Amino acid sequence: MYQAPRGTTDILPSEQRYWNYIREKSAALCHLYGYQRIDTPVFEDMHLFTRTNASGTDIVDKEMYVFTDMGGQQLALKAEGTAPICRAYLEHGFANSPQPVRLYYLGPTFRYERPQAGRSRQHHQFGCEALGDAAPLLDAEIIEMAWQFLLSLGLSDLSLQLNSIGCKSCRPNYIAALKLYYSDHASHLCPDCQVRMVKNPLRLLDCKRPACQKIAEGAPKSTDYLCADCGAHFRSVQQYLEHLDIPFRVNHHLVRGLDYYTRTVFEIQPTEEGGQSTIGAGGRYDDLISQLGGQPSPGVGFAFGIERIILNLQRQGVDIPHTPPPQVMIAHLGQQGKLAAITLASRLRRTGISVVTATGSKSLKSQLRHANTLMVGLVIIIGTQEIKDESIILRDMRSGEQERLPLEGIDSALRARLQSSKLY
RNA sequence: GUGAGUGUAGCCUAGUGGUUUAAGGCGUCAGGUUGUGGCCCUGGAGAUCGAGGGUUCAAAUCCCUCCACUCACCCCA
Repeated sequence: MYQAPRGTTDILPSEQRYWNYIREKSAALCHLYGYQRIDTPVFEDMHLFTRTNASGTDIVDKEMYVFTDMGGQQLALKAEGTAPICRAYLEHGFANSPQPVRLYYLGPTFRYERPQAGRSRQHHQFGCEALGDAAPLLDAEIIEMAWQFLLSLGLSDLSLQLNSIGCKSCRPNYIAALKLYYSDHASHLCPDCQVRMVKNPLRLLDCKRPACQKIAEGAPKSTDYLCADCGAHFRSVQQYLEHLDIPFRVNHHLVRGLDYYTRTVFEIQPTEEGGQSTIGAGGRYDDLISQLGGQPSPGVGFAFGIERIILNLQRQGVDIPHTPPPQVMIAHLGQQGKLAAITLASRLRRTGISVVTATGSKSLKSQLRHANTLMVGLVIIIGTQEIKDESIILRDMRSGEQERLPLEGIDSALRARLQSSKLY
């Protein structure tokens, strides 16, 4: 037997309501904020990812799905959403549109990782990006959007953490200070942190081990090393968020995994701690587009993991609308009845009523049983008697009442009934 | 990539070497008189006991390998 490849999963009909819910809420949110949808390919030139994330990030070093196509091109499945958006921004000359360009996306992302709850090899991200404008107002807008998105989904008990990691002119000073500090503590660091010292010093700050955390507590803070511009930017972002009543906490240990971030970084997670707890995160990336060979253009954005959102919706018991069943089922008896049923079904569908028909030559009993399990509200019954006098029987499955109605004009009768009883 | 746990029909579970030709519940399908659902009753279908190999007279049950899932680390959304 075949099974879905490791770390991938089928999204079954019974789970689709979560996905519809999130798609609808995200589209509504983006409409409110004036963000337009963009879809980029599931695979890209491999170098799009390797050039924009210096080595040191696992996503590029060991988690990418890389393959060579039959023309010899080195391609990679989309490992991350922002770089492709920036590529599209350059490729389609978005720099010539009014800035900022506000875009959003929702689609699959691929990383070769060891699967566990909230982490799979194919997962889905919803993200927003505001490109071409460095105003701190946009940082605040993006963060507000991220926050409002989760509220609109009905999630609660969330914490928003904020930090600034400076820009290419001030960050080197900070990293030097960090390295200096850590060099005094090197012997007390865990093996992972020993590696981080050389490869990715910022990550020293968010090591989970208690011993390392203790050391991190005394570490220099990035916000103390910001240049004048970065400092002013960070203060503005915080002021805007305060004005907007977005509850945030500055976390000096917050750094992001992707190397292209500058200045603002943020993360949202449930206050209830769990394994893979971060459900959304983002930040500013003012150097990314120039790294791709374009005119320097700033950007800021966020991404949410849809599977992680669903996990939290389920944990918090948020009420998600069920996908509605068909409005009407047509049960039929006899060969003539079957013909009449598919004819009527087709006619009703053309008027916008959703209809399923029974198949085969089943007993009326089993057809009604089926209607019951499908939770269909109305059943039309067509038998030999009904064909004879050109009528149908309409049964309301909630009340159990039924009546004989003329076949003529049945669609308007149905529509009236569907409206009055609010049956799906 | 590292460490630990789990794997019996679509789902949940019983069975931990010998009346097991693997049991029960949910679900599914069909019946309970002639054309009527939800409750109840009866019955049917559905499992090479995750896969492969080994030990044994005998394996779902013990051993090995692989696969998958779960948890933690790592990493990240």
